[in-house]
Amino acid sequence: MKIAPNANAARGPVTMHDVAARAGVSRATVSKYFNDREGLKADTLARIEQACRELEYVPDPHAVSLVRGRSRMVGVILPVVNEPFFAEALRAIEAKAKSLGMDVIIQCSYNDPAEEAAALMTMRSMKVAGVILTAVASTENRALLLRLEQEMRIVYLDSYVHEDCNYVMNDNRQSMAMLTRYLLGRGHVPAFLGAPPVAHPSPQERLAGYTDAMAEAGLAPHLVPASTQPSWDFEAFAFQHVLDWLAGGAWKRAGITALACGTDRLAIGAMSACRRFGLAPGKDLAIVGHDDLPISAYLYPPLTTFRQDVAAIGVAAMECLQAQLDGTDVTPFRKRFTGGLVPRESA
Amino acid sequence: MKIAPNANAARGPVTMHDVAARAGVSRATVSKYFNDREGLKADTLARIEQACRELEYVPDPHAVSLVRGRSRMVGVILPVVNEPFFAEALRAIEAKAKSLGMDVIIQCSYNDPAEEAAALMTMRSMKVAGVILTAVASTENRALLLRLEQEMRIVYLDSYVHEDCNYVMNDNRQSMAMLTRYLLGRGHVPAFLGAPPVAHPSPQERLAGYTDAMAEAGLAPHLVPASTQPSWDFEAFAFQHVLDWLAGGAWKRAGITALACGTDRLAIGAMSACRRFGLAPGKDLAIVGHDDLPISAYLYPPLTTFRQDVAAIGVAAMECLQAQLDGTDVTPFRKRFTGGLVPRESA
DNA sequence: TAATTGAGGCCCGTCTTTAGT
DNA sequence: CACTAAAGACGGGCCTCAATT
Repeated sequence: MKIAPNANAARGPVTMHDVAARAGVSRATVSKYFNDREGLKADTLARIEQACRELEYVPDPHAVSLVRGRSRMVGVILPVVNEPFFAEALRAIEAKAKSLGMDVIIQCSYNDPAEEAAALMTMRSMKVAGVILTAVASTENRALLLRLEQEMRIVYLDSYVHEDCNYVMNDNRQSMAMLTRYLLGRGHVPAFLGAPPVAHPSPQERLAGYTDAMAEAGLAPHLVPASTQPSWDFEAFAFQHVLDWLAGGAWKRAGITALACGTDRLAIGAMSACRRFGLAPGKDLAIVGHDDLPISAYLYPPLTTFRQDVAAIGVAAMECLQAQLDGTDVTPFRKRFTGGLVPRESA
Repeated sequence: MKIAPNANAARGPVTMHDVAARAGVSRATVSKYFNDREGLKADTLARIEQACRELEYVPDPHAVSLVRGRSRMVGVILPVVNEPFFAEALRAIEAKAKSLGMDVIIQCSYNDPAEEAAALMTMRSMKVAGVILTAVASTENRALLLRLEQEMRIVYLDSYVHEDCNYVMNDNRQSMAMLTRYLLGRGHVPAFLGAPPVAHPSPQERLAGYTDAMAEAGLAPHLVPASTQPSWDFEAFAFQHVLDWLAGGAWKRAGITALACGTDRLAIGAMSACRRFGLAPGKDLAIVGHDDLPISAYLYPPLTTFRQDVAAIGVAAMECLQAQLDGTDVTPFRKRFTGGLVPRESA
């Protein structure tokens, strides 16, 4: 066997060629070492292993992806990444991906269909092992998504586009109903403030949960009027609308004594608006949030909220991807998570 | 010119071969189209462009990376991603990368040298265009980093490992001194609570800034005693230590009337501890934070803090990478950013 | 001769087929 | 005829160099 010295040896990275030469075997054998070790003599195995260690050899992922037509990367497309929910989901996804030997490539859509489409096409060209996607609220990419689902695995996180897709999310209807019932049970008459339309369908589901619980109690829902302008500045959004709402006075006539907010960030803005209006949040007006941010327990007053298991949701998304990587398991993977109510002083 | 139909045409992705066939040119010409268009007839150009559009062709990034020995990916290694500062930095990096046609691959080190080393080796094998790294506090990987800096571009974000490396960060010493002087100027005698040792050197710099300002005023620094256990639960960390500190009483004897916290999250925990102890934060004890989180303006009391320009820091990191991608510009890129004090009611 | 385009090797692995023992 | 290992054809581009007009 004649293995010419690799021209790159001096300058470039170590290649399989180098390892083969050092171990005194062919590239094919080294390749076997990294894939199916069965049928390799212990002696050969050991020599290759040593050569790899000595040369600090790592297979070139691009070459592997090229020949395999699939990479070990997972594409994650989120509306934003600097939002507590998505940041935590990403953390969980990254951790799980690492444990599966996969790498995460992240893109933000900013809730823009065009950005989402571009990100999806990038992921496709990258031949990712799968995509974890929080779909934008618009239905503009529906057709594209249906097409892409044919050729690559897509898991929807905190969103979905049709009944048969894979999705992983909190049971928002149930959780918001639970919060609302909690308020009702304590003798309150709660109003509801939903998030700006930068997501789908979570906000709608939470609204439905609130409405459900109100209906159970024989009460008509009372919604804080709010703009439909997309915005990620939840605190400002809540502050402004709650202040206007309080000033309007309709809440008083309706006998409202509590405010259920679609997220903790909204609740924080709402509490601030209360104080500005001269009311003591948690006392003059009970307030609950949803999500249980790390800071929520330290607010004044500490925020009653619902803790959704974001990490579990992220991990499940990765597991869904993995489940259908090797095998041809195409069973739709749909998972609803639940969390728990965290009673604190704000309600 | 004879171009056989691509066997993959039916099943696999569209390749350059397909485009060439459709446009009636050779692969080489299509390749030129994507790289150096100079020297291509307008006619040829148009035919290729049309073929690309019709076939929805996108060059396979893995094939390109393989032959070029460099990918268009940027590796980002952060301690965590679900922390406001890093989440926002990542957002800015991702946005800037997108505008440069690059993709972001993210890894978390959890402040663990081993994880950091593994992430770096992954980035190296991926032949990333560059790495944006928030180095762990430990110096364990110093040698590895020095070695890797030889073969790939590394920009340190909110950290650095030696004087000659590229780094981008807030001028923490200056900003914390500014906050401290602000308190002093209002007649306060401030103590200081630093973050747990999960970063370097920001917390140390902030402490130094505090000490500087105190020295200017002829005062001895007064530090809230705190554990050196690494932790990302800043609120709990602050709550516990501030409560103990208040209970200890030394602060009273020292005439302390204010508390400067290394981050807003610490300030939130500190305010909570104050209330638990029976003091009104912002009234009985002035409190300032650092970072200006989106929620900080809506807290009670609204938090006086320092707004660091995280987005600018992230963008600068990407620009540093880009600056030395094509050219062989190896001028060290060191940038200190500054922000502004945001006075609110907590102090 | 200058301006364009084509041919074919190569990057670094994988995988099927063929050759040794 | 078992086992192992080597040979060599790809995969999808880029790039140098030669060919064509």
